[in-house]
Amino acid sequence: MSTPGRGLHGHVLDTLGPAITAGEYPPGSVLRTDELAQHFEVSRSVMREAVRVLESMHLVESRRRVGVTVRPRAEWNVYDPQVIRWRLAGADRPHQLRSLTVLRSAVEPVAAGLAAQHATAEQCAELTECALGMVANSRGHKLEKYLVHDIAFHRVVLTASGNEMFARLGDVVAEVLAGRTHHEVMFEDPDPAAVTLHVQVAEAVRAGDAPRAQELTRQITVGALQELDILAP
Amino acid sequence: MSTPGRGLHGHVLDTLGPAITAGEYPPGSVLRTDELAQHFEVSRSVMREAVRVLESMHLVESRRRVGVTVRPRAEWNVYDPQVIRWRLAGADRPHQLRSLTVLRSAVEPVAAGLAAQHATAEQCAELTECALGMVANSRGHKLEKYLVHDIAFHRVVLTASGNEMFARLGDVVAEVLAGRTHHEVMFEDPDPAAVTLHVQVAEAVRAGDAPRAQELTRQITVGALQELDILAP
DNA sequence: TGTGACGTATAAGTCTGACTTTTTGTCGCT
DNA sequence: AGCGACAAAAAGTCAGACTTATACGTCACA
Repeated sequence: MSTPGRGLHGHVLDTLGPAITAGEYPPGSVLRTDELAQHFEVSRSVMREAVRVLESMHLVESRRRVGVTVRPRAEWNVYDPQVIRWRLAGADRPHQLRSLTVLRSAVEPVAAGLAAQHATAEQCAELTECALGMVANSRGHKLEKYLVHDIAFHRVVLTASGNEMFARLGDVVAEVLAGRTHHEVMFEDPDPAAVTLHVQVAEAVRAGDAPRAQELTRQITVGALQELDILAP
Repeated sequence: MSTPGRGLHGHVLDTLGPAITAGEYPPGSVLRTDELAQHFEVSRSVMREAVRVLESMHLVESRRRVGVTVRPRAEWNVYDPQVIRWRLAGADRPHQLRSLTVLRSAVEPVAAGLAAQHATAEQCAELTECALGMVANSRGHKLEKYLVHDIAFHRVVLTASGNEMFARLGDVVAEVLAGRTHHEVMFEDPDPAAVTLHVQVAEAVRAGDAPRAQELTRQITVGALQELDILAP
């Protein structure tokens, strides 16, 4: 995904990042640059660059005479796409998936409402195209093709909202949707009601009906929450 | 704020980061590590570490034989607290403030609803304490003291939601509230209606009334949107 | 026994210079 | 015009020496 292992320090990060986010080194653990450099068989300069990156993600803190200490989870930059990927690939994947789905339930309805106000004609066309693609692949175990259109749909909505903060959540939503299809219970064809909702959202956005787009999207996210048993009924 | 200039590479970032996020180097601009190192009067190793950090924020991309190129805004990690601070300190502060306020309007109501379900007794107490502090400083141009309690209030709500993604937005909200008080139109005492809403939110959370907490918080964020003339009435 | 000043060991931080690798642009040949 | 080889440019990597901050232990003194 994205840009894996571009350079030695990238390879180090691909190993150290997942290890830290997986809790392999508990908070407060102390690492030493020199030892890490030896362990990964890279020079200290490369190791230092890797540590700097981890530091910018607030995963670790580097202090003189002490070493590189792992910070508590509460301080991590959990919105960093890299951190999200590492965590989704690790042990607390379920927990991370829940957190992100709740975030979706907050953001996507509002984004859809804004999209109804700001979407360009091109974006509206793209949206209906995605919705049609979902319908076309909603039966007959064509989950992979369905997923592609589902991801594209939500990405367009978030982008069309015109808010850059929302737009940047496109990748996150993509990860969540992909995770749901690939690792969670998703053997059967998708819920027909959900498919219909997506079509209706596309319609509402095209019609410029913000409240309706918001409410319909809210129902979609409620479905996502229920799938993970998050919603207290 | 937070950890300024810890080390030489930190000082470089404090200058380069704001410059890039301010659009001083337009997307596609090419920088060269050696030149930058000379310009900042640091060694190449230090400069390289700084570039690595900028790269992890997706502000720049480093490629062999070409140099360090500035990426388009759409690819920046806009949720990185450091990036947010840089942008808030720079030219597109108003734009950033709007984006973040819209994000708040999506997240905070949902967070308040969850807080009503999950807040501990201690958090409820803290919340009412903050609300009382806001009331106590709502008249007589005690804006600074009011701000402190306002920030604390929203931080507690986000934390009490039990969702780590929401919790990590505490700093962002703090920046937005501080920015509103310090740089925007906020000469007079705060809107009494807003103060009342905060008190009522504290009550609703304590009572475990999620829908009410959510609706009241929605009204607070609507007020914030109106202050920035975002809401189309 | 407690407390403060002092010294020392430690690990990060910094700098320098040489070397390697990848990529791009160009030049010349067909 | 197209293609391949060559050369230059910039990042990437490494090794070693030196600097600096600071946690911790020690020792003297109260």
